[in-house]
Amino acid sequence: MHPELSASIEDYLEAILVLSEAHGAVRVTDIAKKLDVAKPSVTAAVNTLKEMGLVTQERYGKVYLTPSGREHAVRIKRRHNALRAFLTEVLGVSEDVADKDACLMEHAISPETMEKLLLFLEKTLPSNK
Amino acid sequence: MHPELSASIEDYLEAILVLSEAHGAVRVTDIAKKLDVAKPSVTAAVNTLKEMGLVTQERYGKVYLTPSGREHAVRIKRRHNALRAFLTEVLGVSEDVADKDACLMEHAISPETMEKLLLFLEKTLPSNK
DNA sequence: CAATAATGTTAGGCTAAACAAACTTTTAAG
DNA sequence: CTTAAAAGTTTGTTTAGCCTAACATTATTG
Repeated sequence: MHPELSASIEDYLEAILVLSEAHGAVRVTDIAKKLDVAKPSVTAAVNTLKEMGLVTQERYGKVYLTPSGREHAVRIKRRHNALRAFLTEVLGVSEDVADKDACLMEHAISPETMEKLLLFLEKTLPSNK
Repeated sequence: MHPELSASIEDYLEAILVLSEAHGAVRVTDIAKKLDVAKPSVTAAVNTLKEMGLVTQERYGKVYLTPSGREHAVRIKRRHNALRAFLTEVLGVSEDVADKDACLMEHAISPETMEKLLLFLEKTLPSNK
């Protein structure tokens, strides 16, 4: 049923969410810049996301998350944030390295591990609501 | 100089180390079983590892780590073990999920994060020397 | 020691993901 | 409005990693 999102596709989806929070509509060029890939790579990824029903796009136009796409993206971003928080606030890893590592690790983490990590963070850093 | 090992190649290298500890010599078939891939995939990976000077192999024969290959493999396995220990002993993730997650995350972790994780584990679990 | 089983390799093909170059469409300026 | 720049797409390659089927080599065993 759910073809499982690849790490690459998850990165695109997350980038689209972040950019949409900053700018509203999301342009192919901005996604390319954010992920440091060429525009045709974005076009290809967006087409895949369209087929999966996770984004919509008018021809030659802006990209928008569908409700389902937003749900997925939010889940991915939560993983990213939890990992980054753990790396910076618990381990004391520097911001930029933490963000890079989180971005790579976020695709690997299972639901069980995610759940346990959130519990751990709540317990350890009650400051974060 | 160092072409950077891909996640896939790191998995092969680690598997070869683990199998060599258990059986001495390492057979293509055993690598295939361990990683759940077809034998030709192993042949291809082993060829890549040979080109990189990380393993040796006699035609149609066993695979051996070179000193450099062993070094790399040990470093990879250390990452894996540290991650698994963190997942099981700190977060309380179940053994098999922890192992699977560790196997995927181990390729993403930077030297800085690795170092900080080891410090954290020492502090938290002094039992493990 | 021959025949068969197990092991390893080659050949050929597929998919995902990236790129550059060239093209189309939209936007913005004059 | 027309044209130049910017944005987006198409086309055609490339690379890594995997697969199956067929073939070659080595090991086993009757």
